[in-house]
Amino acid sequence: MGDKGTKTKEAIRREAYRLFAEKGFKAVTMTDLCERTGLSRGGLYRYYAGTEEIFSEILSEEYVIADRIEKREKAGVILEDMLSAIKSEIMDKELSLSLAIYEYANLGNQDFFADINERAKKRWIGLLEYGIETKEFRAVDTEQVADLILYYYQGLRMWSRVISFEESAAEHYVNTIKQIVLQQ
Amino acid sequence: MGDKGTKTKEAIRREAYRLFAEKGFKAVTMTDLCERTGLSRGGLYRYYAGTEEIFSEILSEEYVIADRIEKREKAGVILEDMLSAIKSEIMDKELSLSLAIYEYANLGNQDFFADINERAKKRWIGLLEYGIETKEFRAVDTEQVADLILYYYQGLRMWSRVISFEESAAEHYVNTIKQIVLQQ
DNA sequence: TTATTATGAGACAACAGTGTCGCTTTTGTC
DNA sequence: GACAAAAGCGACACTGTTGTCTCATAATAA
Repeated sequence: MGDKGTKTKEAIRREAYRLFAEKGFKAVTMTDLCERTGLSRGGLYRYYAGTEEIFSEILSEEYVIADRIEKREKAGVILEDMLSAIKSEIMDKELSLSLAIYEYANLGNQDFFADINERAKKRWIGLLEYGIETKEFRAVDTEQVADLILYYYQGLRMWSRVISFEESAAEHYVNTIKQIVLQQ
Repeated sequence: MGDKGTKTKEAIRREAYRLFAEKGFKAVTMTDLCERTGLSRGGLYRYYAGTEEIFSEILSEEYVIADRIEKREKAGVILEDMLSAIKSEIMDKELSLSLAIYEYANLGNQDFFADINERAKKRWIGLLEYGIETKEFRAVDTEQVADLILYYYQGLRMWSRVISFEESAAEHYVNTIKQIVLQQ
């Protein structure tokens, strides 16, 4: 594939991302994508064999996970960073793939997400343990708190498509976690 | 519609419920329903004009909400009841419409769910205020805790389709809320 | 029993979406 | 400029789904 081809492929993924974010997985058709990209069927199919292929490629771009916790920093600082990143994710509802992801998972791709989830959980547990060790955090049940952080986030993410959030929902999320974790 | 018709209609809804729970909203076709119910197209269309109609009827059956809090009981008792009900809901993943609901909402029916959510939130806030008043609960930020209870639940519900939960996830949910709300 | 209404079957046309194929145009290289 | 490879077009056949319509059968009331 030449230079032009690579750019076209990127453009396809970009448009596809927006479509999936907007409509979910099942509702997006190759024909939709043709319209959005301005390509013909023949042109589009030259790059991707179908929506599943595109979506799975978008996912692997999306989930390049940094598993390792940088232990040179203080746990409290890392927590702040992660929470503020999460907060802005919650607020920009434009680009959330959440609905598409659940549909896609329900089509028989559970394992991928079970894995993602598992790793995210481990990462949080690691951070919590580290913070407890350095006495920055309270001696909470790390698994329990990790569950809270992850699933509460997922719920928020889903509902942000249904309800137009006030900023407060994201605030509440961050506050709840801080209040549970941090020493007062 | 005669007696037989009423029964058939119920049977259709029952099968449809299972299909929606299993496959989400978009993935269910009238043809699927024909197979499941054993009815022909003509027979099925005599009762329902399409999947949207069936789904919206199922929803209105599902969400008959009891908004009122029974103030004669202690808040702590009500909380226990509600949490244990939620816990069993989380565990029986068979019958969860969650995925279908998000798809359906995304098709332009946000308002219905925004309303449901609003009322559920009010109900929780009411309960929390009552408990705080009677000194059974700590003086938490009621809106913040209501958000936690609702969205954390939604997240769990969604992921229960992706991950086969150990009971612990539901336990963590209940424990987190109790620890935040109840006086130690 | 007979007439009437409710229930159900299955054929049908229309449509939306798919994936492919042969052809044209564009791009880049010698 | 000539040529090959890459990129793109749009028609096509096919499949799955929809909603309707006519006819058959079952239930029920006179």
